[in-house]
Order: sequence, then C-alpha cells, then structure tokens
Amino acid sequence: MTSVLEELTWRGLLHDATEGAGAHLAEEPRAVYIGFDPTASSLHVGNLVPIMGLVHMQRAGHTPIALVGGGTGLIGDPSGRTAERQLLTKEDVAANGGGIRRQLAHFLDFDRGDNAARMVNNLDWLAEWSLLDFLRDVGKHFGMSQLLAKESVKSRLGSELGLSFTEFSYALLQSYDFLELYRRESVTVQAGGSDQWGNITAGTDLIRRVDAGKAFGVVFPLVTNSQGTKFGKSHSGNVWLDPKRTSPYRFYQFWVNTDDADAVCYLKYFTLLSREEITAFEEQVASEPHRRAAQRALAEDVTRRVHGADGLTRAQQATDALFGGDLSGLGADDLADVFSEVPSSTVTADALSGDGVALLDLLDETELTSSRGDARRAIEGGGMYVNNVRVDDVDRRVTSSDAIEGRFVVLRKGKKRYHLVAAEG
RNA sequence: GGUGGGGUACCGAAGCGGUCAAACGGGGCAGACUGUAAAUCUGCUGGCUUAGCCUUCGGAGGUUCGAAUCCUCCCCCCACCA
Repeated sequence: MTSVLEELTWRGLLHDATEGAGAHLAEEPRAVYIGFDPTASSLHVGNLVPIMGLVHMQRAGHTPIALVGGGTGLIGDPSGRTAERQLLTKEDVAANGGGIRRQLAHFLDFDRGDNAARMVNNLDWLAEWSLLDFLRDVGKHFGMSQLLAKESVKSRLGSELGLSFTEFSYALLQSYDFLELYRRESVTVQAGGSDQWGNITAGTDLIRRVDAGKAFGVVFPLVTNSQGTKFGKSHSGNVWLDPKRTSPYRFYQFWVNTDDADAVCYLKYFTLLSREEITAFEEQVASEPHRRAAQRALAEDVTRRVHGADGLTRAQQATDALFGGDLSGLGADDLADVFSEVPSSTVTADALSGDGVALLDLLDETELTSSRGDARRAIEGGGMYVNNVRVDDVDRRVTSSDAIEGRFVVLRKGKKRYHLVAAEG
C-alpha cells in the first residue's frame, strides 16, 4: 500500500485530517466517500479537487464512493453560503445525479475488480425515515451547543439573512449519511473540501457515539489563484465539465491561461504527473517562462481526461489556428471545423450582398458586446477585428467580400474572444 | 416603541439646488509592452438613431425656470436606548 496521505501532502492537497487517518489509510484498503451536490447537471472545475482526491484514493488501492446528495440536495448545505438556497425539485436532483455520474466515469474506474468506484444516492436511505424516528434515533445524539458552535451556523445566525431550520438540519443529515455508509458499505473515511470539516467531524462523532465505531475525515484545501480571486470562473461564468456548457476549446483555453504563479500548483492538484515531471516543469517556468510548458501540459492533461483525446485534438487545432494569427490560409471547411468550438450566429447571404450589413448590427447578435454603445467603444478603442484585421471605422459595413468563400466572417474582440458568423441561404 | 445615522451606477464611496450620466478607488473591457502570464502605463466602463437625445441617485408625491441635492408620506438598513 502506498501512503495516500503522503501523496496528497506533497501535492498540496491535504488541508487537514482527523487523528489517525493516515495510519488507518496506510494499513489496508478502505472505502472512502465524498459527497457531491446535485445542484447542477454538470460538475465544474471547482469540483476537480475532491474528484482528484478520490482518484488518488483509488490509485492507492482504496474504494472510492461518490455520494450524490439526492436527499441532502433537497435541503441544501449552508456551509460557505451567505443566503438561503433555492430548493431543487426531486426530478432535478435525479437528472443532475445522472449527469454527474457520467462525468465521474472519466476519472474513476467503475469496473476495476477489487476496488471499483461506486456511486450511491443518499435519497435511498434518507427518504425512508419518518420525521419522528429521525428525531428520536439520530437527532438525539446531537448537542445543541455543538451544532450552534459550527462556523457555518454561527456566521449565518449573525447575519441579517438568518438561517432556516431546514438548512440548520443539514449537518444531521450529512452525519447520518456517514453512519449509514459506515454500516452498509464499511466506509470509514469521508473526504471533502475544507469547508466540509464541520460536517465531516460531526459524522465521525455520530459513528463513535452510536456504533462505538472509528471513522476518519480528510479535507482538501480550497483552491485559490495567486490573485486571491475565485478559481474556476472565466469571462463566461463557470467552467463546466460538460462539453455542452463549456466547449472543449474554452475548457482548454481556461487552463492554458493559468498564471505562471499558479501553474505548478495546478499541475500537482489536477494532473497525475509524477513529482519528477512536475519539478521539471517548475524549472522550465523559471528558466523559459515564455514557452509556457507548464500551462500547456496542464491544459493537455486535464482536457484529455475530461473530453478525451478527440476533444483535446479539436481544442488544440482551434487554438493553433486562432493564435497562429493568419486566417487567410484557411478555407471555409477548415474554418467551420476550427470554429465549431467557438460561439456562432448566422446571417442571410442576401444581407451581405451590396452594401452589406453594419458591423454594429452584426455585433448585436453576438455575445461579444453587451450593447451597441459597448460595441462602438470596442471599435473606437481598437479592440474589434474582422477576419483578424483590426477595424478602424465605427461605421464599418460587412459585405459578401468579407465572407471567406462566401460562407464565414470571423469576428474577434480583444486577443482571445472569437465569434463566427455564418452566411446562409 | 424612542433617539440618532444611513440607503448614490457591478462593488465601496464622494456629491447636498444649476457647471451631474454623477468625483475617487476597486472590479470589468480594450490598447501598448510581453509569452494567450504577471506587473506597469493608457483609454473606456447606463441606453440610443451618439457634436444630440432618452432613462438613472430606496419608493411615491410636492416646491422650483431647474432636484441625487429642499419639503411631505412610505419602505428598508445600521447604532444606541427601551
């Protein structure tokens, strides 16, 4: 058995662990679980740390169990939340759980003999409880002073937004999940983000009290970037693992754009590269930063895992074409291929004939600019390009002579944001 | 319930009868330099049919030639007292 906590430690993935967790995990194969909130039908890059946590557990010989909070998702976890949550419907939760399982399959092996990953849904056991039984059998073991002392509860009680009884009860449900998994699947370790520490230790306490059992908790750090801003957001919002929500191209670009200061850290977090390989990249970042070898390796590794070799290839082709600069060598078919990853809109071929259509009108149909005033300013500021040629006239018109092979016009704002306009009809 | 302070654009925060689409800072966007990085510097940052016009300063009325600024009522926050 390799020591999984040692592995997590050098990768910077270990934030805290309950006493004895390291020895417990080093001793023999265990079952480890992490809960995922089914608030959306897709996971996003913010979930990658816990996912990688499970990956490391499986590689070390433990059995990873992903719990989808079908029951708890109906309640909502107050941890790290400033306001009461919207409640999800049961149908939402069920559908979202299915999406999450498909994505986890890219990371975890669900077929591997001894320690295949498993997926469980806490709705399966939480739904069976009656309120009276739950209060008698589970609630009885929780002291109010301990519950009130939890950071997530304290901060919400102090704020004007308050905390409903529903969300307050969340810790009981999560604790009970741990107990249930301890009993039915012999799960002895729960992992999660550092914000889950309170919920996890509440679970280990419950197991000790009710079953006199030993259970452990391991938590990962919250990922930040060197700017101290939130990780996992791009200009278009969350970066999702679902290619329908975030195209492989944009996903790849998200990683390529990682700061130098964060690149090595992210390689440790999000890839399975060895210590030696990562050290080599660290040296490259220092000696020849302009090559951006670490960022490329990071983007390549993560994109391949999430979107497959095929998705990676398409993302890289698009990148080469777009950042190579010159579009003139590309035919319409190449363009269509490359830009399949990029947002697009259509215009009728008729509209482009003669005087064509005002660029401002064309931009109205895109998400490149938020208003005509915004579009005007972008052009005046020299930040707008047609077919990679800077536009210097606010009243620029786009005609059929701009359309490559009569089919496509490429709009670009700034260095990186592209939009493809297809002529139809 | 009483007293005092306050609600201004994405956020923080000035302004307290005209020169206010509203200082300044942050954030965001773009440009320059670079390496699709960071830092730095520059410009922009309500909408539109853009030398002009329209809608904004908690809400509704009012005074005035003219209101974010004055008055009335209402709503909401904060502090202290009860």
